[in-house]
Amino acid sequence: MMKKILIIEDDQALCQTLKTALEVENYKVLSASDGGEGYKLATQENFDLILLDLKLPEMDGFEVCKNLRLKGDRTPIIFLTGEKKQEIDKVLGLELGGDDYMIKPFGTRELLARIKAVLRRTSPDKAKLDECSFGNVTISFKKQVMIKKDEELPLTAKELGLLKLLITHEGEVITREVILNEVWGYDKYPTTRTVDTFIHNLRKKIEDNPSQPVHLLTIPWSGYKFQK
Amino acid sequence: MMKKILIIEDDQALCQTLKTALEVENYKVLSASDGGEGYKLATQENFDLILLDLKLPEMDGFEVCKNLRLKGDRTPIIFLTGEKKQEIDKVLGLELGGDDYMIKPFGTRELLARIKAVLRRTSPDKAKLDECSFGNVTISFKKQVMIKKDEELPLTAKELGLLKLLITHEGEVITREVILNEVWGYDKYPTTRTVDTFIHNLRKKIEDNPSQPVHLLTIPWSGYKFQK
DNA sequence: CATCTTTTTAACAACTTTATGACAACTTTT
DNA sequence: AAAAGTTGTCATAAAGTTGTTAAAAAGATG
Repeated sequence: MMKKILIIEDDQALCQTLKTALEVENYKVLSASDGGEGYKLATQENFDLILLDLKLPEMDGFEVCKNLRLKGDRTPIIFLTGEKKQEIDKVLGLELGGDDYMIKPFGTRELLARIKAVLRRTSPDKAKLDECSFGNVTISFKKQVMIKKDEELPLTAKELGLLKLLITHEGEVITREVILNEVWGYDKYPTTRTVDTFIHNLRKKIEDNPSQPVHLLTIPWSGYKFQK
Repeated sequence: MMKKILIIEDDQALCQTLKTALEVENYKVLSASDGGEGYKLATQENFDLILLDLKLPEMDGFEVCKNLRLKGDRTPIIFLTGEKKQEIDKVLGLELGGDDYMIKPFGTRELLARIKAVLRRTSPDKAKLDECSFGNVTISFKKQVMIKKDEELPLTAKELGLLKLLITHEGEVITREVILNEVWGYDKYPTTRTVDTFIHNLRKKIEDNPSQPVHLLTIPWSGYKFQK
């Protein structure tokens, strides 16, 4: 499901740049240019994340965050700040409940990575997938094992990550490049063949007949796809 | 579709290395060894990405980027720099509109991965067409299958590409040359007859009566056209 | 620091898709 | 209606990708 992000930032140029970058990444983005307006929007709609500038007209970032938390709103917040340590110490020290912060100027890539990281650890929808059964196996993501004939067999972290990605996109073809980006991360660069090896190992574990897979399917020239 | 990359880099050895590495990966590469020449090229042709060195004769990387952005050019840029944080912070000022950066010396594989990441999030060919129905079939591009009588039948990558091209230009005649360029890429040179074979195979799959096609029509001496 | 596990790479076999060629059927032009 | 060129059809060849295995590299564990 598409994630909703609220940007509260008075620098119009920066705000627009961020908005565009995020929309390209398939987030739904709303924005506000002062604290009051931002606070109002934040209380009206449910966002998955708020990007919050510290220096704002009307109501500054601290205030906005504090007020939201007082209302019991636990939406994750990434603070944007132009200043150095002083301000950051406040963010962290005052226990404002921010989830991360970025010091201006910052790179799009880094911001996107942090957003992804924050969403990953706060977003409910992927956390929901604790278990999944198909064929004669059950994968327990929480326990990091697969269960076959009442026996628990371990799966490695990467195997689990790959499986989770494919399972959460059941029926869809996922390219090796997307797999590398999502499972290995934006800053790791193994070969696409590494993915093949993992698929092979997973098949040995979860398929009844690994050489004629039923669940982990190859789509030649494209990628892989999971089918229950 | 083959992506075009412009390298603006005065170190001839590095430039050549990059060019070779990128060409191996099937990018079309042009290069310039000073800022002025690079800027000129960037404005003359449409690139999918620019690799831009910061230190350049004639016009430095900042200038090139700034001038392009002032002209409204939003081509993604990855900066190449030998300098440290200070410089990078400047580069990454979002106002400057750089999409990423690499600190020299860097690994080819890492650069390739970042290039792919940038292209993936900026490339417009993310055509939104996920599904399409006509006659008694449904094509799912996401799943790479066609659905006929509730059965999923696989389509190959090229078949899907060809179908997508024709479907997105519904009712228009597309020549074999255009098809080859769009689906195969302008560095591949199969015969135009290859296209005919693909049409033939597609007809067998999607037409009720393949020898009297209703959707994939031949326009003699011109090309093919899709009709719902 | 040595050992064990996981991850990554490399090499070659097996496989699927893609490309080509030959001939028949068809369209348009003369 | 015949000629010239185009397209349909099918079998086969070529190209490129993926499966599989084993060993090397990297990372964790004690």
